Amino acid sequence: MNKMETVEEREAMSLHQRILADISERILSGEWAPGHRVPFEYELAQQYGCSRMTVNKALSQLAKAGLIERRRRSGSFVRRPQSQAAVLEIHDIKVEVQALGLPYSYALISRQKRKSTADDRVLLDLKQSTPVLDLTCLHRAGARPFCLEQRLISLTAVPEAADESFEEAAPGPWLVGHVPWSTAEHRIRATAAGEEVAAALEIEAGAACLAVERRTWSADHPVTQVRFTYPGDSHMLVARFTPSDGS
Amino acid sequence: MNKMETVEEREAMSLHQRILADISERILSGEWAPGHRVPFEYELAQQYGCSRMTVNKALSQLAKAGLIERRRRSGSFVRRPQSQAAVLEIHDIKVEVQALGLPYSYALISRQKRKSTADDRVLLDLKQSTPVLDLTCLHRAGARPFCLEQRLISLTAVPEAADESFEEAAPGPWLVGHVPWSTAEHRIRATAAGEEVAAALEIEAGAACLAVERRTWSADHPVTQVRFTYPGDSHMLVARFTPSDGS
DNA sequence: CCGCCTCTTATGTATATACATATTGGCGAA
DNA sequence: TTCGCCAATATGTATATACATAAGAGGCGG
Repeated sequence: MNKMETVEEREAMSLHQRILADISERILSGEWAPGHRVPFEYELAQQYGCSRMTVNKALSQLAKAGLIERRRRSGSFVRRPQSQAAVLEIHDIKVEVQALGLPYSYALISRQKRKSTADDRVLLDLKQSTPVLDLTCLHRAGARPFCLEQRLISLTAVPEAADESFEEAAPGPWLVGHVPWSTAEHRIRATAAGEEVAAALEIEAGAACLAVERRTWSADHPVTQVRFTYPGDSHMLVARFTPSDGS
Repeated sequence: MNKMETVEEREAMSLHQRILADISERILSGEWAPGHRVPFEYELAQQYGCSRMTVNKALSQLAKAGLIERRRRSGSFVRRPQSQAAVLEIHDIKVEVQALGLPYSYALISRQKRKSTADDRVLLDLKQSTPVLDLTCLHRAGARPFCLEQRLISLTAVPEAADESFEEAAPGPWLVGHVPWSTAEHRIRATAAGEEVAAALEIEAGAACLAVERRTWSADHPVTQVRFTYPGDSHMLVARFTPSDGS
């Protein structure tokens, strides 16, 4: 959406960035079609009046971003647009609500400590039966329910969670501060609100809801599984992606 | 999910990769908490017995991946886990259906060429009234409707599209092959099926559906806007993210 | 005590150089 | 003709070096 317009801007950029921008632009504009061979490193070095190392770093970065493919002995080639990927940011709900200019409030609906059931083990990716904490919470924007949170926390991975009441603080931010996470998996789908969910969200049973489920692992151990249910059209996930942003 | 287990694997890695893996691991394991100062470049260089350049490249990469923050004169610091971002891959529908082991079929429901209306201009991010192509298509998995595609294509950006009937080939793959794209924006939400959508998808009006909208630009010019509607629970978007994969 | 200047320090960027490594194309022997 | 080996080539990785730049630390004068 933003391009280098003025000569000044281009001159202000480092050579590295300039090479990167030039080449991405040619690829994205279609001037260099998929399959086209990008000039060799030494050619570009000559062209830009810089060393091969500088060009190498820029091209390596483009390769990492997926715009080009590098083949030893043959050169670098423009790749065809890959499987469309988008960076989806999932924010803290409090921040999300406040960004809408609405007052945020949080309430704990239920809290239960128990040995994991068979269902729990599937959701949390557990192998044995271990203690878990089962929480249900409601996030409000102003007076209206904004999102229902149904969460399981593995007490094996996070024993400190057993001592937290979660009556004041939402488990999400608390966990982020207490457990480093290494992998997260998201599932996003539409569901019809069940009786309980509908009651909590103050909508009609059967209404369309957006469900976002997240599972988190830390160093190969399952930490938590959570399902956020947003009522109907009220919520939307937005993702924006520019391949050259790989920079 | 996968870690370097054996000494052999570590030895096989380049120094660059090894430094990267070592530091990410310490951060992700929590050994270096948010706010912790990573050793200075020259210290790490000494520690690994390599030059500062090599360390510099590794640290720069970690900074780009968002794991650390670099401050001149002060050093590099571990950042707190950021807004959780996930790489969401949106595949070709044909591939998606076939991955489920179901026969895929495609049908064009309507095709209309017209001057863009006010609505079209909002959807497509157009400034003036220009010709657009309005398509509605149905993707089937076996006998059942899988996904309804409602698409606008800017004929200013893609004049060749006017000559395509889109009766055999779906517009998505065709566009990918004909237009390089530079930016895409996705919106994902749950909606209740309207009359027309319900009829096309052979579901009841008001049923919960997952709607994925995508807008695509090429070099600042809007190319296409598309809305995919998936019936109810039948579909799910999955995203997986490991921060150290920023490498 | 505050504001300004300078010095120090750690990172940012770029260079020339060297050697490793994968791949292609050609040459020669079976 | 085909297989196998070698040499040429483009990229991959690392080094030592140099200078730029931003920002904190400390000193100095008003």
